[in-house]
Amino acid sequence: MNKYMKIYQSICEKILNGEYAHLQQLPSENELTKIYSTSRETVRKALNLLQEKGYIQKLRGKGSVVIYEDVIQFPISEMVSFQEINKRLGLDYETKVELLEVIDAKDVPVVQHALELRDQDKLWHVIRTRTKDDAVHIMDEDYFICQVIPQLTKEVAAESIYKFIEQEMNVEISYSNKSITFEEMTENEILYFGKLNPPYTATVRGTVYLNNAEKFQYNISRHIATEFKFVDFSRRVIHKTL
Amino acid sequence: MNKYMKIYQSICEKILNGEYAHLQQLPSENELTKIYSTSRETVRKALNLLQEKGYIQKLRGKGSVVIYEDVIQFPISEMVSFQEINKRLGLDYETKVELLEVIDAKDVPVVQHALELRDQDKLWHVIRTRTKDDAVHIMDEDYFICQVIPQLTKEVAAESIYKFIEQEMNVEISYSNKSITFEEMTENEILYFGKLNPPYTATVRGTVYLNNAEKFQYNISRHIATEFKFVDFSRRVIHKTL
DNA sequence: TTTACATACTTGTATATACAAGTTATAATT
DNA sequence: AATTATAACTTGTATATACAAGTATGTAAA
Repeated sequence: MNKYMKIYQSICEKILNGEYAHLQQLPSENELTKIYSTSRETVRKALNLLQEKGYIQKLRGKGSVVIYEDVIQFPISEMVSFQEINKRLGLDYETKVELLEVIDAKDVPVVQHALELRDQDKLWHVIRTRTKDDAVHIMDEDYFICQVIPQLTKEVAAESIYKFIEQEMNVEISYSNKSITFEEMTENEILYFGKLNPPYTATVRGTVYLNNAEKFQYNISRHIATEFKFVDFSRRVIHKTL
Repeated sequence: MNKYMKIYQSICEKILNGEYAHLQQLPSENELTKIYSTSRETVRKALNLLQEKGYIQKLRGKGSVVIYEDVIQFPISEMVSFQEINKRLGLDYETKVELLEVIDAKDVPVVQHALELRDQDKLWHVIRTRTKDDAVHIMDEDYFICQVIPQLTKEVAAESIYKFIEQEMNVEISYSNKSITFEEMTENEILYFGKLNPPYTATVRGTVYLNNAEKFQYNISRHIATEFKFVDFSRRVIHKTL
C-alpha cells in the first residue's frame, strides 16, 4: 500500500482507540516526517485526508487537533456497506435474504433509466431484511448489473456483497449519489415491516459507480421512519467568492 | 486567491455552464499546466478538489471525465447557507424572521450541552420561516454564541447570516456535524406550518464549527417531511483493508 | 507592567524532478 | 489476420526546495 495511506490509517487508528484523544494536538508535520521517516508532502497528504474525513482540523500556524468524537459516528455518507457499519458499531442485526433473482432491465423502468440500460440487459434483483429483536428494521433492495457481477449466491448476499465484489472480482467501487426521502409504505413494504404507525419509511435511494464512472448498482434502503438517523460531516468551501 | 483555487473555480464554472459536458474528457494534466501556465502539482490540487466534490472522476492512465449531472444538485451536505442554495437553484423562497432574541444558555439545555456552554453564556435565538406560494415550507431555528457575534439585526437575519459573519466579522466557518431524523410535529411547529397530514417533519440538526474547532452555532432546520429531499455525493475509501 | 519586536515555531503554496503504474495506439512479428 | 511488443501517452507516488503566512514565546524597550 501507499506510504501516505499507511500513515493515514496509522493516525486514524490512534484516533479511534483514543491514543490521540478528542481536541488533542497532533505532532507537527515536521515531527511526523521524522516519526514515519518520510517527506513532509507525504505527511501532508495523510493529514489532508484525515481532515476531509472529519478526523482532524488543521490550522495554519498552530497545528492539527483531533475533532473526531466517538458518540456521533458513523456517517452513511462515507459510503460503507451495511455489514461494515454493523460490525463497527456492534449493532448485531441479522440479515435475511428474502429474494435473489435475475430480471430484465425493462421490467423495472426506474432502475433501467437510473442505470442507463438497454431493454435486454439483465439485472440481479436482491431483497434483504435486517432484523433485530424479532422485528424488521431495515429493508434493502438492490439491483446489480449482471455483466459486472456474473455470479451471485444467497450466501454472498447474506454476507457482504461489496466485500465479494471488491475482493473476488477485480472491481473498484468508487462513488455514489444518494437521496433521502420520507415515503408512505406500499403494501409490499408492509409485508416485511408489518403495520406501523405512522406507515412511513425513510428511503435512501442511491446509484453506485465504479472507478471508470460506469454505473453498476441501484440501491433502495428503507428504514422505519421514526427510528432513522442519518449523520453527516461536511466542510464549508468556496465561502470567499459568494 | 490561490492559484489552484482559481483553476478549481475556472474548471468548475466550465462544468456548470456546460463548456465541459457530462462524461466529457478533461484536458490532461500536462495540457492544463500549459493552459494555466503553472506546475503539474498545482493542477493536480485543483483536480483532486474537483474529484472530492463530485465534479470529475480521475482514472489512472486515462484522464479525467466530468461526472457532474445538472439535475440532481445541490447537496445540503456541502454546507452552503440557505440563501446560497435558494439563489443557485432559483427557488425564490421568502424568508421571514419570526423571532430574534438573546437568551441564557441554561434555558436551552440541549443547545447548552451541544455547544458546551456555561450557564451564564448568552445566545442569539433566531427563528426564520421560508415561505413559498403562501405556505411555510421550512422552519429554521438557530442559536449563535453571542461572544462570536456581538450584534445581529432582523435585517441581517432576513438576508444571510453566514455572509454577514464571514464578511463583516473576520470569522471562518469551517465544518459541521449534522443529523437528519423524521419527527412528529410539536404544537409550536404546527403553529408555523399549520395542520398537516402526516404531521411529521424532516429535521436537520447541526453543530457548526469555526476554523479553530470552536463550536459557535446550533441549527435546527425543519422541513415538511413528504416534500423533503436530501441529496448526497460520497466517495468510497479504505476498501482494501476491511 | 505593558508594549513592541524579533525569533522560532507552525501550516500553506508553488515549483521541480524522478519514477511507478495504467491505457492506448502503432508497428513488428507470427 | 491475429498476436505481441513497443512507444507514447495518461495519472499516481515520493522527494526536495523555497518562500509565504499565521501563531506563540521570549526579550528588550517604553
